[in-house]
Amino acid sequence: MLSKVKKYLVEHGVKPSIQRIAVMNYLCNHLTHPTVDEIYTNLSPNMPTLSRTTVYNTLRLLADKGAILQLTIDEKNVRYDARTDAHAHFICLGCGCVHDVVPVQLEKVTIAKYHDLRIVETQVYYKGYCAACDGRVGKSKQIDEV
Amino acid sequence: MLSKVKKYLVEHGVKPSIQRIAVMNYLCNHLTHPTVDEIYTNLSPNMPTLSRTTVYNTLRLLADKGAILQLTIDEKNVRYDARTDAHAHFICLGCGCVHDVVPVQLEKVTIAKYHDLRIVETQVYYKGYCAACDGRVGKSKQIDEV
DNA sequence: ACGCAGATTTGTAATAATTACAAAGTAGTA
DNA sequence: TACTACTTTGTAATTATTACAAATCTGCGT
Repeated sequence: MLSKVKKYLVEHGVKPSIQRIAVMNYLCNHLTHPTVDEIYTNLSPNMPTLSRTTVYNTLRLLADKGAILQLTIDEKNVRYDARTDAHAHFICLGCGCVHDVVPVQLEKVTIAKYHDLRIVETQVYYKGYCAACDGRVGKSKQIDEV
Repeated sequence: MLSKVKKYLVEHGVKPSIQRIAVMNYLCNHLTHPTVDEIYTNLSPNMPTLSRTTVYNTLRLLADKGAILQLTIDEKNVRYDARTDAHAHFICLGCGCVHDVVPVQLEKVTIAKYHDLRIVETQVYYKGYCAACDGRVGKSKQIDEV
């Protein structure tokens, strides 16, 4: 099954080294928008020689080649996503978890066209509280059922 | 004219100290989405005792109270915006400048409603190249006139 | 199989943004 | 004036990320 990942890398102009395959594979199997540290920490046991720097380098390369998305939704750490199709993200201000969400008519945003700006990428970020945290914090549920 | 700023702070539940007024005022007069460092560096000469920590504290407080927006569009630094009405942002991958843009039908995105998520804030970020950088990099202009 | 050239990985050291924290200062009030 | 609570300040610590050079690997021609 790694051959699929390998192929995916090649298709995006990335030479498929062991490390790159491992990182890409990890992202494919964990669509939880992991941070650099999460990725490194989880791969490390099975790849003792893996360097944190390599993970940084690889993620940057993959993002540059369009093989993955780089999310800056979290003020603390950059997060990465193997899903590259049009979708938005939600981050919980309570627990920090990040979820995929499909905003109503994302196309309407994506197609936006501007004067002198050449737009390469569009990100839609929602911030708030997930069900678990909303309950815990005790804040009243959103009322507007629109 | 600082009394306006003062009033604005009070309205947002922020006790208007000299430092807070200065930071808020700076943001109002510089809608260029400055970083913490920019703000500190520019206020410092006129307020020699101002501490960088105070700027950090103040910006966090103002953002928490909803008096300003915190932008995570720039992977490097958090940026701040005194404009709190619905609008999106563009960052140039060449020079790093950040512009306000009004995306087509932002309401369509903002109104989005989700299952178990209580959404508090919505951010739309565009990344690409501004006119100056696009020319300089020599990349071909976007073709799709839609 | 051998050795070379270029790319990749590694580890450490440096940089930069942000936070923790405790001391000093300030404002309002009894 | 004295007290209390809040704010500011400065330094030290923490954390994410980058720079960089040495080590390693890969593919290729011989």
